[in-house]
Amino acid sequence: MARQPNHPGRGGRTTAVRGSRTGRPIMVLLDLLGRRWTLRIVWELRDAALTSRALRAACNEASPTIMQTRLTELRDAGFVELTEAGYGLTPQGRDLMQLFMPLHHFAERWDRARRDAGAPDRRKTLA
Amino acid sequence: MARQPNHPGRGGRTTAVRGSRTGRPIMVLLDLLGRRWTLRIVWELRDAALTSRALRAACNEASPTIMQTRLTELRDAGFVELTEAGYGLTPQGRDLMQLFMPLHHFAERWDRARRDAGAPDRRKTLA
DNA sequence: ATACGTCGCTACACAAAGTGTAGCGAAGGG
DNA sequence: CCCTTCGCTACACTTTGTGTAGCGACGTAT
Repeated sequence: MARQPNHPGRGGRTTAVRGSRTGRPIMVLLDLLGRRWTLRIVWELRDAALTSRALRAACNEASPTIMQTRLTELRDAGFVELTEAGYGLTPQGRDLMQLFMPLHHFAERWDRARRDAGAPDRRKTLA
Repeated sequence: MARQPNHPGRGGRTTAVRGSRTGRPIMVLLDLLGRRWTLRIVWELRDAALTSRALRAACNEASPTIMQTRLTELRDAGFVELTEAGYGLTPQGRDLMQLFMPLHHFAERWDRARRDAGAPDRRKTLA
């Protein structure tokens, strides 16, 4: 692991905010986390560092292009770092992950509710 | 409020999973929440129902096309409903929101850390 | 009743984001 | 030296999101 990367020098702040242009931290965060694969990546790193390729495999073989983009964003955000062991969560990344842990149980409950509610026909009738 | 919608009958399950094809609830959820504007919409509805137009305004005037798409997905998922008062969170949506509340404080802390770390030059040197 | 204003929602041409395949240079191991 | 794996990039293609306009269905007031 830990080969030197070959991109010589960029380090430019690329992570503008896109969706929410207010700059309020919560909006920036919601925007960052609301990009494709971001939540998933953090999730997959929850209890071990992974090599870029292993991570990609864990994420249904998502495009290396987008994986790399997301990883760069997450690194810039300070949630992920590249170490000898591969990509892993920073302490701050682990803090974030803590917040998302309950989501697992929630997802199970949600799925059950969803299943026996069975396509509740969302169309508004209201009458 | 509460005009009858004009789409006569669809109600088809549109919300396939896209990113993660495993079908595991957590993956489905992460995928759903990882679509553009989804987290933001839930966030903006956190303490009051909003009309579609007000919600759109709250979300930086995002495209009505995508707002409608996301709202349909969120309705199908059982997190959002359309009531007399406009779009609001369902009980299940509020449950989800509960999990995201700490994110607010986290975002503030994160922003501070981020600010005085100041673009830590993510490029791997490791040596 | 007819002219507003707003509701939820749709159409459509354009731009941006993500996909998939191939492959790079750099390191390690035989 | 060859072979493998690493992190990462190029590029043509598809999908997703944007921006503007506008629909029909109400309410409300003129």
